[in-house]
Amino acid sequence: MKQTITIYDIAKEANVSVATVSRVLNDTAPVKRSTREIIMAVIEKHQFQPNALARSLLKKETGTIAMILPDITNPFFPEVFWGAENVAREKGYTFFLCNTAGQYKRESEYLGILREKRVDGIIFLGGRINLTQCPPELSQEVIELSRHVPIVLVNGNLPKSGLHRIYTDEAEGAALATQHLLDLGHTDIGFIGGMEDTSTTQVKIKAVRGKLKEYGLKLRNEWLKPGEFSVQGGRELMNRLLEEEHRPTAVLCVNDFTAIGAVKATIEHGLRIPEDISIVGFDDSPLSTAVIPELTTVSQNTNELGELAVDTLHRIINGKTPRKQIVLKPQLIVRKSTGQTPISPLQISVDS
Amino acid sequence: MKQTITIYDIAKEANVSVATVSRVLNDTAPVKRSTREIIMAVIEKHQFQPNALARSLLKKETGTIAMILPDITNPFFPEVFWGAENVAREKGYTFFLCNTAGQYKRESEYLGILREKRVDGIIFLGGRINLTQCPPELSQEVIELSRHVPIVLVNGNLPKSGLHRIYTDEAEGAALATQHLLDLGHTDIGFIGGMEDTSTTQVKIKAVRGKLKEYGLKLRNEWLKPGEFSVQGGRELMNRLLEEEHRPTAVLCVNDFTAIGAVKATIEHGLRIPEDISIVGFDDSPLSTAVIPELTTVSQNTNELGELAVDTLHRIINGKTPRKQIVLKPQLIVRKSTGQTPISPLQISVDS
DNA sequence: TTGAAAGCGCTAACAG
DNA sequence: CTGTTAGCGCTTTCAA
Repeated sequence: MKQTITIYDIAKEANVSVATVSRVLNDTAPVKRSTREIIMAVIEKHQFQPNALARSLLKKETGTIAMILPDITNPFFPEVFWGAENVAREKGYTFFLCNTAGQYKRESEYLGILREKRVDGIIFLGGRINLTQCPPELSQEVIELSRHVPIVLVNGNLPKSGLHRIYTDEAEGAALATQHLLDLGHTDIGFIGGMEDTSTTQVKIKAVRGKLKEYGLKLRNEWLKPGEFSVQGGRELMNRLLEEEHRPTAVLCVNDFTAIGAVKATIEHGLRIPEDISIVGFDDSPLSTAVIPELTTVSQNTNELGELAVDTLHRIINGKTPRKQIVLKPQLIVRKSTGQTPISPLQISVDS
Repeated sequence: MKQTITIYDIAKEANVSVATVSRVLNDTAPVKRSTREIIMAVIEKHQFQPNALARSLLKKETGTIAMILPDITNPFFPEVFWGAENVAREKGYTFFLCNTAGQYKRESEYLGILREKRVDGIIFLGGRINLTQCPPELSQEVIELSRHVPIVLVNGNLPKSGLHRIYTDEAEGAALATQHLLDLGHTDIGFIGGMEDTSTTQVKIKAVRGKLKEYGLKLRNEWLKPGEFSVQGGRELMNRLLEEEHRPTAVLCVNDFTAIGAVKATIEHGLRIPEDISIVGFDDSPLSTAVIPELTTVSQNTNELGELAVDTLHRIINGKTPRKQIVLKPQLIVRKSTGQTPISPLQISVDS
């Protein structure tokens, strides 16, 4: 690698002091036009790029923020990242991306590294902030760090942490979806997918229960099958659901991945969607229009989650006091995977 | 934010010099056990984390690498990132992720920023390195930068740049896929998707042509429809293809996105897959098993691309001389979207 | 084993 | 308008 040149080299060649070079570099004080031009020429000639490390060391800001997330391979996260990156770039930040594969140990490692690297802020998604019961040490670690660097939690929480949060009202989303099925005449409704110790799963289940209760219905135990968030998971869960003696006429899924798995299982069972069974996803990821039938799902405004997270971070960094919590309203997106109630299999068996 | 504490504070409190603190921090020289313990205690007490900026400034290495890519939302890239990140972490690097939305200007901006931030290496995917004709200024910019920081190109090239490259043999992949269709008895084969000025598209088209030629066949112009890389693009292209007077019995797609679009269009036309039309994707992204029917596709070993890229970078950084080019062999993954030739629509119309 | 001191490359008073 | 100089927080000789 070529030896890198410094502000001193430029100063010497332009016959000025480093201060003056710094001034033209940052446009931080008036410089005589002629000397400025000389300096610019020298800079241009050598393709000089100031060393951001040196500057950051002094300024105590790095123009760098980080996103910690569990699985960049899950399409939900790239969408959030996309939104975040767009506004970050506008504001002059570059992004560290920290993929934790859902391991808390990796989260901790990254937390340490990011602190050392003096990032200006951290956006945290998934993992420990999504647990219904986050172990105190894990929680404490984040809270402690937040005393040194601004942190915002996206779609998650750390009880009593007082950290800034941006999240979708998932309860409302689940309620919306349930209402939709109810409106279509469904009364036999199931729920599948999602790890059980995860708040995103529990919140949805609770909301579904609540909505059903309004109608004097309940979520039967055999029709409640948490598990994972993956396509394969959804498929297996749905298979098990379809092998129950009585089947629901509609099922809500914890996310689009699971819903797609459910669609596959349903079709493999020779059933039609939505004629025999209605299926609802969650997230409105790009996948939801990639399958046949296109998924009825709940939109999370994923990009916006990212945008708002960066925006909030930016405000904190600049000493403002943005809202502690921003909650986004989800939206029901009705597509082709839901329809009117068929004659309930339950009824059939009752009748016969 | 709490005031951050430095190595001086530690030194003072432990009654030693900063040099000694540095020594225990880096285990870079023997330190008497007792003093080490005192120092460790003070460090622990204050949760002290050394400032990586200061260290990097001195050491001329940041433990940071960057990945520049066009669209993190396209599932191919997260897969590469996943592989890359895994080995990067092992080797102690953290990742900047630079999403360029396919804009060359953003690529240039990032190139500048990364140089300023003194990343230890850069992995470049898509965008300008994927053009059949990369404008010299764009190419030059990368080559110039590569004199200051190691760069490896993944699935792309910059003619005469002599840069390190890791890539899949896409020609072979396309040939494999074509052979597969030929073996199933197809002779009427089309190709859709991919921007025309893009090497990934041209390479595949050329390979398909070559393979067909071996069999005395040719790729008809009406059946060659480049365009975009998206689901929607694939759908429109396929629609147009299906409205041709004569239809192919099989179509190759530039990637899985396009293939999924093609599947949708086909089904919307009331045709069955693979009974009426066979469809082949490319990439073997997670999507390919999410659709019905599951896609026959060409696997690119996406994770491995990322792993090898980091590995290569790491070697360069450490003064070794890794291979200039590593080419990965693609693999045909036969699933449900391809089957025996139907009675060719062409034949029908000829017969009748 | 330990400390003193000289930077790494840049910015920001403070003088002039 | 411009130059001098003192750091930012750390590592690394060189001496002791």
